[in-house]
Amino acid sequence: MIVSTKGRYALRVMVYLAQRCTGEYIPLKEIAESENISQKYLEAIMSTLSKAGFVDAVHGKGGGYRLNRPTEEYTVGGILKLTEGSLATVSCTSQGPSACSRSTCCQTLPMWERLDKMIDEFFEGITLADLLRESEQA
Amino acid sequence: MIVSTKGRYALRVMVYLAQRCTGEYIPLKEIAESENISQKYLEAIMSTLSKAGFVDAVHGKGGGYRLNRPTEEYTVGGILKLTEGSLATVSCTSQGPSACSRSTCCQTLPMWERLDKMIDEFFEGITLADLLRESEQA
DNA sequence: ATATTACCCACAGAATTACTAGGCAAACAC
DNA sequence: GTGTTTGCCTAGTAATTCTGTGGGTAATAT
Repeated sequence: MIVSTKGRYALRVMVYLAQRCTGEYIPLKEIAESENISQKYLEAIMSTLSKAGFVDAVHGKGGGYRLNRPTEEYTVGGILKLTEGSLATVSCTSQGPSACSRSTCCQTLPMWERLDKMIDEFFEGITLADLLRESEQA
Repeated sequence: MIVSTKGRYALRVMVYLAQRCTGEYIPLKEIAESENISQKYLEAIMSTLSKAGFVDAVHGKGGGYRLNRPTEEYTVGGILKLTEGSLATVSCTSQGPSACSRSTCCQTLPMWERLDKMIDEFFEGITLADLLRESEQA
């Protein structure tokens, strides 16, 4: 498992916000109910997205969250790296380049690095706009 | 993290066995000490590899483990899928195709499936022989 | 018989995941 | 102002997974 609920929920919320992007703010309660996600759990995720400037947040009645850029400018990689912390496939590569003592002679390290790079490019190559398009086709 | 120590240790052990593939059996104790892996922990991993027929095992003095096929016939994917159980990147895809109730309308599911496929092909495309070659170059 | 090996079962501490509880702070309606 | 609606913050917690450990049994060679 490389992506936990945190990252998947974040992605679903961003898609949700993208779909009803009328300029209005959408309260967390509505998102949580529509997407069937624990309200309290979602709070922490939204807080992360908000602090990183991925969404605008407004308090009080009529408040909530909304996107602040066009959907093409959000990459799946950006959202996942923010909420998951890292997308490293093995602990060897997650703590900087040469955290492991075997790194200089490890026969498998180059493979993990190639994998990490491939996954990173995969996620960076997909935007929210792409995800929306995908659902229209169906 | 998609690959835990279990899978990484298994891979390192297989590389180790491949490198001193003289036909002789190599005892677990030697592997564990050389690779600096807990002997007891490695037992369980070797047992998995042995039961799946990836290695031959022989009891008693002069016994131990050895590969039973040419190194080109072992894929990294095979070794990892055996020891890790699954390489699914999200829980959505790990429990069969449509375990998630949202699967029919999920906008992100196709992406996860593409990712899983990409990773599977990556690992299936690398053999033990490839890993050995990689270390010779360095 | 003894030493050397693999094999098997159960347990355990640490870390991570997925939430939950409860209160505080800001914005708006009146 | 008061009250309601919203987001924000800190802490705790049950369940699960990870990374082992301990203790014994079975097979093989000398």
